[in-house]
Amino acid sequence: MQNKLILVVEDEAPIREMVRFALTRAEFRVTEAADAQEARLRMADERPDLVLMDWMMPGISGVELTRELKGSSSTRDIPVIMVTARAEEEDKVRGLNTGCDDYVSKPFSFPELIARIQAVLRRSLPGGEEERLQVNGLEVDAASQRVTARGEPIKLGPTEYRLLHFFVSHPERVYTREQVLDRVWGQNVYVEERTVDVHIRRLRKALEPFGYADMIQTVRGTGYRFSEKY
Amino acid sequence: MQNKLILVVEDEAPIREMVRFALTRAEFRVTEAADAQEARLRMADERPDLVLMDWMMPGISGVELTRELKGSSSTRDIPVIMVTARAEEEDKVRGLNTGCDDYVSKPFSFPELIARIQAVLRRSLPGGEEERLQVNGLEVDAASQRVTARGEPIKLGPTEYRLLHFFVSHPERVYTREQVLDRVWGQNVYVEERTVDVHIRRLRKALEPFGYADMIQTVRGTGYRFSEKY
DNA sequence: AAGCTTTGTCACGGTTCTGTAACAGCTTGC
DNA sequence: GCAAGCTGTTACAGAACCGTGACAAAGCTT
Repeated sequence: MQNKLILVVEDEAPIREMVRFALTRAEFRVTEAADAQEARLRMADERPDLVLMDWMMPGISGVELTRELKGSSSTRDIPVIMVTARAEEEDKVRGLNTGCDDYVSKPFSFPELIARIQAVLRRSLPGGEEERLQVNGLEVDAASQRVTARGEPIKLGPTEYRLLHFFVSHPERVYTREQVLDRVWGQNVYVEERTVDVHIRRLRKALEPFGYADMIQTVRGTGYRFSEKY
Repeated sequence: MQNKLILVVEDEAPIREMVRFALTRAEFRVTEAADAQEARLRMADERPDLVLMDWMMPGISGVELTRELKGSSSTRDIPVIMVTARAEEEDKVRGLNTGCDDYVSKPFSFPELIARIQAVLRRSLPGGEEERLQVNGLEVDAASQRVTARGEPIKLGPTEYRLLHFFVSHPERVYTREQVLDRVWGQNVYVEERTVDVHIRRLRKALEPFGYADMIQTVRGTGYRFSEKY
């Protein structure tokens, strides 16, 4: 396998240099961006496997840029590690609803940085390949992000699509609202648990005309389950 | 849901104490091991939900032990967080292939430790042990939280489900009402002992149409027992 | 800029669940 | 056979839980 490409978003050149040096020595390929604008270009152009994002940047901050990346379906799956100024600030940043995958506090040691990158890459590996899931005539095509019922297209909002995609790929298993939020909304996103209910409702409503609403089952006291046996 | 059990593997007693204190205050249950040998015992005996592993230990190191745990199918799914000291960080990189799920560097802040533990627990839950108990055609599937009798689904309330799950996983043994309350309701819950009777009744009623009611047996003067021989 | 879509939150109401009390029925020991 | 002690069973009120519609803010399209 080819070595992973890491995009380093950091406004201070000396730090970029050091990070590049450390990452290169750990056998990563590195690309750099000094601001949000350049970062967007590199994202679209080179599609890195991971983004190392400094959260303190002039102009658009790393927090905002991360939220932007996690909001776009084309870049949502690329993991982001946020680099924060101090350990104490980490808690603050955590509350900012970025959807980033991990944090590293400055000053960090390079071994720790490398270790975290490896860990994040390892757990985000399984996803990524385009797939085509089909259950009982209900088809979810990841490539085109489309859902069809026996050929007929079903119109879904982005969140409902991801929710359905998650459920279809994890059938016959109960998930709590918290777990659903983690897997569908992202790991560091904080929304009310009951929001899941509302999106479940919207998804059911969209599936209902085709008779698939019952596949999303409520497990009272726990959460929800997707089942093909209905 | 019952509080998570965390195994702290650490050879220095004072540090163990501090960590225990912090974890307990964060409402985790804690068990400890001073070396690899003891850790193996605790793993087998108590099946913790997460292991906090010190990297520097006399004898078998944390890295080796982690590799051992991740190599065994019975313990593979239990997440491991590695604790390293600053001075040892060079070695951290080499420890990457152990497969541990996250890292924390000493000296660490307790809020950070707690945050990382919670993050790891959250994302490792869905892949937890998938349990499928089966007795005489009565099947209890923990993953989907479903009970079936020779394929036919049985509708149970949350408490009845937990009660049945408990009994099915501990057959041929009498439990007093107090013990049942402890294991099924939780340790710090006070309800009348007779409440158990009522739920036993409800469970029996739900199982009765399928002929499984008699598996839950009354042991007069003591409590109840689940038996497959009926 | 207006209009439509999406999203998160809230509040209300209906349904299900739960613990307790009360009474009936059964067992046991005398 | 009888009383005392246990357990089965039912009813019920309060609590917990979930579905649902409405709404405002934000985003996107035209």
